[in-house]
Amino acid sequence: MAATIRDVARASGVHVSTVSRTFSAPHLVNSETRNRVLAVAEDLGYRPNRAARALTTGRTHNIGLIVADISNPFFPPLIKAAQAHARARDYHVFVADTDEDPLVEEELIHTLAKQVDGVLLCSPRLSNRVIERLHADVPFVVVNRRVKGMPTILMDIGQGARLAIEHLAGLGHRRIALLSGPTGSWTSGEMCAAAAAAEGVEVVIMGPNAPTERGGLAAAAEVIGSGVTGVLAYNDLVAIGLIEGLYERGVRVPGEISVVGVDDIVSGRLNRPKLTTVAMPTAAAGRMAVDLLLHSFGDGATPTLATLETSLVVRESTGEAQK
Amino acid sequence: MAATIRDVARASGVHVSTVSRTFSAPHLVNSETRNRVLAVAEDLGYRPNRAARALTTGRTHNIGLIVADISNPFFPPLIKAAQAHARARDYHVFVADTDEDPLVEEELIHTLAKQVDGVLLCSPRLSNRVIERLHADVPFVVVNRRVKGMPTILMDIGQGARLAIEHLAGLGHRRIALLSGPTGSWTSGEMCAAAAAAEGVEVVIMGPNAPTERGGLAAAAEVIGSGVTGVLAYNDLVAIGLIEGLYERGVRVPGEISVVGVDDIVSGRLNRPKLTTVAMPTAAAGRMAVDLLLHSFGDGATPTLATLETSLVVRESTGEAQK
DNA sequence: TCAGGAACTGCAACCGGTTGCATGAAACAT
DNA sequence: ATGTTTCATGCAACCGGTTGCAGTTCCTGA
Repeated sequence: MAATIRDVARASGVHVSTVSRTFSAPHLVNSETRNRVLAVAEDLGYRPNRAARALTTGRTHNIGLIVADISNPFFPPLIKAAQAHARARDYHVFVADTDEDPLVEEELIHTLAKQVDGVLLCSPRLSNRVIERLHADVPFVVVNRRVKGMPTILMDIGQGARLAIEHLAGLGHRRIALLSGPTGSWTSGEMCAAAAAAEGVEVVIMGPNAPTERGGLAAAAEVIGSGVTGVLAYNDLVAIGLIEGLYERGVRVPGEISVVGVDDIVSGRLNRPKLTTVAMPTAAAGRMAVDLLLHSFGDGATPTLATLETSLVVRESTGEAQK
Repeated sequence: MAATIRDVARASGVHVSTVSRTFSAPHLVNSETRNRVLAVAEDLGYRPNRAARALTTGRTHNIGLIVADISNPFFPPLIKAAQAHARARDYHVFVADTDEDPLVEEELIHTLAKQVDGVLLCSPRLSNRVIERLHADVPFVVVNRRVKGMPTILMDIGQGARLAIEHLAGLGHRRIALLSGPTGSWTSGEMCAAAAAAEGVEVVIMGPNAPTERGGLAAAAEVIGSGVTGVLAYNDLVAIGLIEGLYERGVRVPGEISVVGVDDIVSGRLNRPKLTTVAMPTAAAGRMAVDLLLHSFGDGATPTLATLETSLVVRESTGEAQK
């Protein structure tokens, strides 16, 4: 049906190897011949078969992108950026969702390993031990998790958490809560570390919480009971859920309790009150992760670490602490 | 490096074809032999190479999923469901984003065509003519667009729009606005058709609007100027943006103007006022689209049309019309 | 004038599976 | 005992490219 390299060879009177080189090593073929071959190929609508190419070269020109939950609004901008960036470099992206389940994540890596040249692991829930073991099968770039000797993109959430805590402290809050995220989340760990190191404020850690608005909703009662006046939530969804839960119980934000989220998702910007939040450079992280992965194919694996800055976006969900 | 079919054959003392059949046609091989081969394969960590298999069978076991904008919260639940459903059937999914650009969409289909067994086209911006032409290259299932002779999943937005309009009419609104979506959007066309057919209410159509909250924000002035008391927006993002724009101009929702969205995205549920909206069965659509596509591989292309019902979710952004 | 390259191109093996056909052995019918 | 199936497996060509090697032609410089 579709034209193959042999059809093109026949129609342009050269050997298949010449056609092959026309596409994969143009400088090795005479420009006159090359143009003729290209014209014929164009005419026949020939496109190289990537599966066949993959077979001999061992390079599929595909990459895998594994996230915990596509529906979590934190990920789509990252996926979108990574996918566009990869495509511009002639790579296609398999996107897979683990449903926050480490076992699914591991199985996914296995089945994907043979089909891709490398995998972008975003906010993995797997332990470092397992990740290191799987690394033998396929190159990784890890996003939002520190794994020894592996190319890594980090969004500096520790710094973001410090910014958020200082912001609250500056508004006079003396006792604040940290709503931590899922066990196994590096992000959550970093936030807890930042909280523990905070000076001049008492930070009580609550959790783990599901990284969804339900998780935030469910935490409302405990937050009220704890007597804090400020909250740093694991992410914006949790923050929004929490605000909802507080409203239901008649507690006003930011009047009585101030809330800071993390991620700067669209919903937060549209929420009322508009969410004060730690903005994460997700699109940049997606692009950089692709770059790092493709780069790691080239030379002999230079593990690199890139840390991207986060920033605090002050909107309406935080205010002066109540006397 | 990785074990191949020949390694397994050698180690288990049979010919490669027997190993091949063990995996792709188990009933053709003696159960004793089969078990031995399976044991050896397990031992060597053998996994069939899909690229090689694709080369001979012509089936890649991959499908493409093309959406206009991954960041649009309407799509992630669909992507998530489709991806999970496909994986359970041993298919992997390439996700690609066209940035709402028909040209990118066309190019994407071309480059993907050779790499996948079929493509899920979600809310395409391409004209039917072009889609029909491209259909020669690769099987499609089209979601949210009616294309003659092609397997199609429709979410009945016409019915949803009628429900929304009746809801507004029931609340006493006599003059309402329809904020239409991008040119080329089938959904938008259906909504306009439903609006034109509405009885007992006057519907003025405004647009096209960008399918984002910016689009809604930008439409606020015109909505106020038009003297309508109710609005049906192209989607929830537009609705939320519009509400924001109305607030900025001192117009209250639902006090002075009622607003209905479409999609039932999370942000709408979390918005204040909570959005009244037409809920779309996105996850079901994703699963069904995968089923239809895989089914179409089997027999001789039975174009099927599935229409999924939509429903109106009444929340807080709609109320009695002002006298 | 001739050795030594450089520039092109053809040849053929190979990547890792699949599959139609042939072979041989065992099971069955007559 | 002989002919016919059925079952299990081996053989080898093939899918559509890539690539090391070798051969040819032509150019260069001594």
